[in-house]
Amino acid sequence: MASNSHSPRFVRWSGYFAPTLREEPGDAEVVSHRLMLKAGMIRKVAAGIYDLLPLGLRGLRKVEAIVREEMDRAGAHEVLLPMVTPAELWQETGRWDVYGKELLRFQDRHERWFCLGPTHEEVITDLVRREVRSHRQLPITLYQIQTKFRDEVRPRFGLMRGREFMMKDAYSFDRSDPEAEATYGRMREAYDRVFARCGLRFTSVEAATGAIGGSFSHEYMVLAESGEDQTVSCSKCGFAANIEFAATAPIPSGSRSLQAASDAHPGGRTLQGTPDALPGSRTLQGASASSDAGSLSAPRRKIPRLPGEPSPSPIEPPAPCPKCSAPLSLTRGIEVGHVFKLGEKYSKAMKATFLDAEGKERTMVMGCYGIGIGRTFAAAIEQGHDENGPILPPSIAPFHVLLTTVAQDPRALEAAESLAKELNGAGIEVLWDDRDERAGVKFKDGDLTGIPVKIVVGKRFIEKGTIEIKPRRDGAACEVPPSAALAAAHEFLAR
RNA sequence: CCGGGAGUGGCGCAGCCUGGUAGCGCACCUGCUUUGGGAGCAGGGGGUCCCCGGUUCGAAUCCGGGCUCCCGGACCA
Repeated sequence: MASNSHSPRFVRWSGYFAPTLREEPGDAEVVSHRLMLKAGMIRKVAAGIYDLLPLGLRGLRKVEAIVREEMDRAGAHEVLLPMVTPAELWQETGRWDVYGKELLRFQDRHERWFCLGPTHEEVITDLVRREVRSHRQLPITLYQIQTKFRDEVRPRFGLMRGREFMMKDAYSFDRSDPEAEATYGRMREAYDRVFARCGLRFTSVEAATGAIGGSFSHEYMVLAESGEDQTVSCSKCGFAANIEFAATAPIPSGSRSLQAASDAHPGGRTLQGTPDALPGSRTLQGASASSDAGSLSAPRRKIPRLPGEPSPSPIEPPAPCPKCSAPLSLTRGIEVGHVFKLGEKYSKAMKATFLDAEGKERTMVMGCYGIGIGRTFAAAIEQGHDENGPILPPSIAPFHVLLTTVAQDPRALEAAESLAKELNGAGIEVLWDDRDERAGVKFKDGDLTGIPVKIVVGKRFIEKGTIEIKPRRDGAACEVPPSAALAAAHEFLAR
């Protein structure tokens, strides 16, 4: 499990800042939004703009840490680019005029135009073109984890679709097309690892790229009923695609186009095709579809049909899989990640070139790769919750163990504290609810944290010297002496 | 941006139609009782009723304009 060395690993609830709500928040429909408000993880500041409170921030930091580790493992290097970016860079690629109102623009005191960065192709390309001259400095992949701003017409669903949001965006620069595709493949493997480590059931699907010709992309979807996107998937061969893409993909000739579309993209192999390297017991369903890091907070893309093509009808399960003819199933998903092969779109416009071994000037081949950090955390709640609150995977829960003392008896408190310290020494992060509250209040609040393992020190400890330990997910408690708690906690966390 | 809904103590809401002392639950403070799934009783504090203007003896309530927020949709290279 990933943990941040800079966040406290043992926190007492008394004195902590986790203002839970007793009543249902009035203006939240979606589960993750409602529960995050109720748990005191977030508070709204304006439409699509939120405060992240300690519990919520810890969750996001966990996701962030996993993303960072996997990016580093894939050979990418972390940078931090400015959030405020000058108009000139955007004018170079024409996006200053094209982007529209989503790009929040403003002037500084000298009346120079700037915007809040919604994505950073221009900024990163500017950096790289100035510093990279030789083929010997390539390939290189840079990434950052940063707050982005997109002035969405209608933000909604809390962290799932905000205007300000935390995003990891990576950009690769390669010397050739094949090299760029290899990088793309490595990024896809990193993405598979990230979402698997986050404990999510997900799928990746192919997408057509619309206006950006010659390129391709994949989007990563967390499977959840509340998802805005629909995908079709085949449980037999692992094929998967965004339903809109599946229904509208161009048909080269006879065969219904899914297969052709899928095969046409080198990055499009399914996870079953890359059985290596993925830890954990995730349920993956395949590979599928969409656009650059820029579209992360903008799911649902309509892919234009070719002229003269018959009007497509959506693929309704149980349609046969275009690859293996097994029945397709329909799932809903939340787009949490996007990888996109950009080609030369930005490098050409901004003259990001290098000299190859023959001394010839060539244009860099780019890719970009986004992950919505907050959205991933919210998606985990969409996927894991019950009527009492979130049920989070250990890897991204704000703490690993919630220790609740129900009796304010000095012996119980003492036992709890030494237990907390023992767990802590073993690398387990503990939130100890030491508040002088009624048991009911503590249990209700405790469930709202989403922490996967619960330990109760109370009446039975006073009577029999035992404590209760149980997983948040299914309430089956076991009663053990405190000396057995560490082993039990490890066991539950490993499930 | 189109359509629908809503702004009233910190939170959730009623009151508005039919103008006349601003209410309820939760939270908060005090006391007593209680103590394993959001306790009970008693007492208490807390309000520019979103804003501006109009009608009226009198506006939370009626009228006009504006702002903000939520939901559905469109949009989201």
